[in-house]
Amino acid sequence: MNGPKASRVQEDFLKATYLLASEGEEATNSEIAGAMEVSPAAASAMAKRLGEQGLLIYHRYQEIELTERGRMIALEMLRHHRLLELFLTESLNKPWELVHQIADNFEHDLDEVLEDAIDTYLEGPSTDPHGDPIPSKEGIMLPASTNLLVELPEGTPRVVTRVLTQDRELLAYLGSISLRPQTQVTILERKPFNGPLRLLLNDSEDLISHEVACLIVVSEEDVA
Amino acid sequence: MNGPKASRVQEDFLKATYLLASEGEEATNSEIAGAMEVSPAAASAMAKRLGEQGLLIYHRYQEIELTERGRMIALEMLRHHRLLELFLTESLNKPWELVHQIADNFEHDLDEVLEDAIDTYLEGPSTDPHGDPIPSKEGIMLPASTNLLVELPEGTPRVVTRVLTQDRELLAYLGSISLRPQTQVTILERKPFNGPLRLLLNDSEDLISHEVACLIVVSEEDVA
DNA sequence: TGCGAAAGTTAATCGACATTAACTTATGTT
DNA sequence: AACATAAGTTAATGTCGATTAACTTTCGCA
Repeated sequence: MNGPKASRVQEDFLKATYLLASEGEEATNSEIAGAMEVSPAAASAMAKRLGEQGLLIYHRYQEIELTERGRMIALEMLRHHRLLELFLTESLNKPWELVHQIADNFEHDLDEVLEDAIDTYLEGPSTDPHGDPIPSKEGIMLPASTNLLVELPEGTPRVVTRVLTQDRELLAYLGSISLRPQTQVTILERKPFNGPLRLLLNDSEDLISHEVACLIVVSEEDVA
Repeated sequence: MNGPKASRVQEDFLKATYLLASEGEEATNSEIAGAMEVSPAAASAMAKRLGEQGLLIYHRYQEIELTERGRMIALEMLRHHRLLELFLTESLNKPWELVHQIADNFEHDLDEVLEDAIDTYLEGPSTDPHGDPIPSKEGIMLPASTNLLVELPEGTPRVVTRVLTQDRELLAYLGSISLRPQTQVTILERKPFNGPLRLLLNDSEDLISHEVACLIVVSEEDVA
């Protein structure tokens, strides 16, 4: 029943497909090819192969959907990835803008014993450094809030819970102004026409663009 | 000058070649093929390619010798490997018989920033959990002693410095009787005809075979 | 010194993953 | 409803790393 074992590239494909679907995007061929930085032709070929292995449902010209088995592999990679990210920031003090790339390299080779050891070391964490939820070993991922900072009324204190980017430069900057999970945030002032926002971050003030505010998820209540 | 960047398989080949040479074995085609668990034909082909890339000196039917560049890559892999092994035992309490395999997977992807972070975390270690020396970043590896336990006279207290095997079962057993680096050892009695040895290990007694005693390196002096 | 076994190489082939180029299907106007 | 364009697929091809089978070289030894 279970094929041999997915290759790295296959695991990447399944993960990319899962992420696109879970972000509300359509898991189309070109989206997946874009996410994997390969040609559409390569993605087509891979979809065909994975379809034959029963890891996804593939009909020419149609959207791709993961099977149960395919989704479990995707979630396992995501779990590895996010556990590694957190381990790297927590245990080795790596800045959060670097851990994504590193975790991408290691996620495929993380055997179960080491995975468990890291999980234990981190005391069964539920989110990674960016606030993204870590799937359980059973493949259950808690739904993440989508309460965006950009929609928060002025003067309402909240806590940052998630940052929706993996852009290195941007993450480095956001880290430098403490715009990251756990930080308390209040909008002091919002300029019109999608103008910048003046924020209170813990105890210091800063300005961010509307665009950046669209990437920040905050808690529903005052305290997370 | 420096080619693109060696692939995993190429890095493995260079590492295997280096290790064979440093163990006094000849770095012949079949030895390398054996170490990499591929056919001799595959090793031949790889030797040819690596020769063209200037990573080793290759003449048909002759022993293989690494160039400066090839040796640096091998040493980098070895450094990665041993740092990872130590990190896994020290930071994540993984038993020493498991870390070799895990490190083999990760050594190729360990980027320099993470390598440095681990090195710093471990305070610039000089040996891995098996007592094997860790090459410096500059590619310098201290020569390891070859003072075998099997040749130690009775009643002479020494310290275990190195264990020359990567066999999982054996390492697990040796660990269980504390026959590992740092442990104090004295031969209480040696049976003739390559018979077993009765040992004092720290404060407990145990018996080991002649064969096993050939794998244990001890310090030159009483205290390491 | 010459022969047979061991070691090494070459050739043919395969599978996985990538590419570009050319073709096909789907889609959204008007 | 027709057609231009976007999206997707197929075909031809290349590279890397592996295999088996057949051939060649080396080397130990009688």
